[in-house]
Amino acid sequence: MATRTGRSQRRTDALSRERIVEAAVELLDTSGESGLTFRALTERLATGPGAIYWHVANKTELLDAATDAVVAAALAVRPSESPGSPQDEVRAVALGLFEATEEHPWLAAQLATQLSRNPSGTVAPRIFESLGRQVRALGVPEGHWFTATSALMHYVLGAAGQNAANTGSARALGPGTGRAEFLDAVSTAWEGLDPGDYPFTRAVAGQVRDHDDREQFLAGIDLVLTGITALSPPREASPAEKPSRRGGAGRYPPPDE
Amino acid sequence: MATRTGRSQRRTDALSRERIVEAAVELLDTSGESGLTFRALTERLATGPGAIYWHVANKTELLDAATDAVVAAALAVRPSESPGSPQDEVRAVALGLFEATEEHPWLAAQLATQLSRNPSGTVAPRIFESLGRQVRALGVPEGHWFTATSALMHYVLGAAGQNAANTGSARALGPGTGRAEFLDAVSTAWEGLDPGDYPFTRAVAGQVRDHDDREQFLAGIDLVLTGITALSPPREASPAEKPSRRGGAGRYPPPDE
DNA sequence: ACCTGAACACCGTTCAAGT
DNA sequence: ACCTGAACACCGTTCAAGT
Repeated sequence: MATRTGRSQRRTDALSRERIVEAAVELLDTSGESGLTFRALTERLATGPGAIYWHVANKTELLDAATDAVVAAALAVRPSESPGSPQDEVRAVALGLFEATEEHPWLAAQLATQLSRNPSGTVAPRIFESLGRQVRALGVPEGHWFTATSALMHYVLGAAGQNAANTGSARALGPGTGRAEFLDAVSTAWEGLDPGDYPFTRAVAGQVRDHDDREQFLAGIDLVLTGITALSPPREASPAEKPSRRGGAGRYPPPDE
Repeated sequence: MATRTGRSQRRTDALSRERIVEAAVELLDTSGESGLTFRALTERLATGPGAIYWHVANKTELLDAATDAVVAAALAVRPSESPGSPQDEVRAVALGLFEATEEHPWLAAQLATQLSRNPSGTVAPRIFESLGRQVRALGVPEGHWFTATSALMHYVLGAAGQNAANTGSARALGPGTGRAEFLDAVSTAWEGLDPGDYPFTRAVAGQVRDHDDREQFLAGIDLVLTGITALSPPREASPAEKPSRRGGAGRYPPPDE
């Protein structure tokens, strides 16, 4: 029972912060956040804890580095290939993050904790920049850049979090058991809610069962994009119909600083 | 040094799950997630760990209960007073959650983790139901209920998470130090980013400094609401301008199950 | 039924000592 | 400069024993 488990052979190449972060991501992917311990890490890297602490200050920094690495990889997929419309670019960036949370179910919760720990870190600007460039390209007036980009980022983070939740739970149901079974379970659970307290949720339970996560996510993106486009001055479209929305007077002030 | 610390006098009333959850929330509020330990809990409640385990299965369940209690309280603020428009109701619900994450900075990250652990739990349906009823009231066609409500919920969760991040960090800067100092720090940090890598973020750094979180949050809500309203069949508004968006053919399929 | 509190396994972190 | 590994403080959880 004391034989080598996993790949704990003998280490040939030297230790490095990079290799440690890489191993941390692998551990997180395979056994979740509780699976990332210094014991498991030392075993996998065939060292002692002191060696790891030489390259990394503590576990928090290690988690942050793992999160940052995964986010950076997700945003770097397309160097500068596709020329598509700004809308398509937004969808591509968003989908990249969405798929990253699918591959790494621990990512979403970790993003939330990391942002609350260190919001001036590198991961928030990374996402913000990728989305913001497209907002600018959409022709949104500068006074609304921050609002529009924030809204996009918030939607993406929220939706990615929810998706990670579903992916993780679907896996927890057992290997091989697919998303279909999981969605079926949620749908059934929602159908079983109290009719007095949850009429709407019950009414919608059926749509849960056979929706496609990705389609759903992109539909939400389009919804936000529609709202963002409405921030732009009307080009040649219908100038009417706008004042029907409630008191838009002081809500979106023009940039005047 | 062995004198009673805090309120560890003698317990008069009996222990209960409710009292334990309440104490847990207080500990989380005052000292963050790492402050919630069974030792601190037993001291505050003047018992032993075994007593707590009689009422609560484990720490995970305790965290879930604390999260659920706080979310339920946030959504229950207005029993049925305000008659306002659906839009105003959405803003009220969203603001309730937003303020809850301000009061309880641990909430957002905890929500993410809990949803990923147990998405068929009670907290997701609670939020979903509150928002969904207003979506229905907005006249959104039934086939889009799930998409629209999900988008709202994702935005709210993402934005609340970001806000909790900011609130928490602002507090960490020191008691008394306000949001202004914190925003100034973030703004300065963004202005110091690499001009080649982060042109957009740098350009927007100024808007970070003097934005109002709540205004920003509500502006995002309105943006999503605009997108949602566009899902409704045009009442008497301009029927043109819609086919300009890309392949909307199969994107929002009508309900046909 | 409800509570006590010692005990256990495990975890993050440190540090004197090695090369 | 980089690594080893024993040791420490702390944490979640258990459980025989009490009332």
